[in-house]
Amino acid sequence: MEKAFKALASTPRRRILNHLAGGPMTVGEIAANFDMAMPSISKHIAVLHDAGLLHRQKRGQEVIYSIAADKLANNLYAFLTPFCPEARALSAERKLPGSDDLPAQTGEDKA
Amino acid sequence: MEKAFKALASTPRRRILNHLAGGPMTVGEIAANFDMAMPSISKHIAVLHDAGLLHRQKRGQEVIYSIAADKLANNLYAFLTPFCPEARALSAERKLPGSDDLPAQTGEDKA
DNA sequence: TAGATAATTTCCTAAATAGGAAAATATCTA
DNA sequence: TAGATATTTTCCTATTTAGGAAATTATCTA
Repeated sequence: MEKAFKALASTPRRRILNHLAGGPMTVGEIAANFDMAMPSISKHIAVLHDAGLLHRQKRGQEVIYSIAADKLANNLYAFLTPFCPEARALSAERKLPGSDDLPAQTGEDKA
Repeated sequence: MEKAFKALASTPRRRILNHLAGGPMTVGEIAANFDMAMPSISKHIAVLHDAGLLHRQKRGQEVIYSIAADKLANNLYAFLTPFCPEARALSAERKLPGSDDLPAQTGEDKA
């Protein structure tokens, strides 16, 4: 949770997440949307991944990232629950986009 | 939104919000829950207030803060919407605790 | 009016963060 | 194997942030 909120406290990182809402992308594809050097983007991505907000999948020499929407939503809903109870219901069962765009998580995060 | 996420990226500040979930409190009451000097707490509160996440009401020499749950929830739901569509519905009409605990917002934030 | 109390502001230092350039790692392909 | 390409890591500097002590402001009360 601490890591997730720290990760979200950056405009470029939130923009990366927004780009990934369109589906999984390589680091290069993500970086193409920014006016920032690739190493900087790579480090932002690392922060998001370290917070558990991104899935990583390696294909050849490229690395494909996709959003861990469930983790993202669960963190925010859990945090919101004390302030607006209707968030609690959502913390439970949810159907999210992004999680299904990859070939059914078979441990890509370690590759 | 930028300010809100920056404000939330701090454990002491999220703890302050959690304390305020119990209802409006003075700075001193909030500070009593922390092992941190009052000026530091005061500054954290200022960050939250500047982000629009807290309402301020002055009564005598005390300053009473309460949570702006609608602003908090709206920010997070708006951010979440691209990733989990069900958040969109919540961005609209909502009944939140905290907003009603004060004598019906008559401009206390400027006082 | 002279303290006492509540909160904020100012000033300072230590630590964290962002970003780039250059180097390092992997992997692909001729 | 020798490049070429994709990504990450290392190293550096500039900026931001956190927190405390002391000073300041505002308000209460004897």
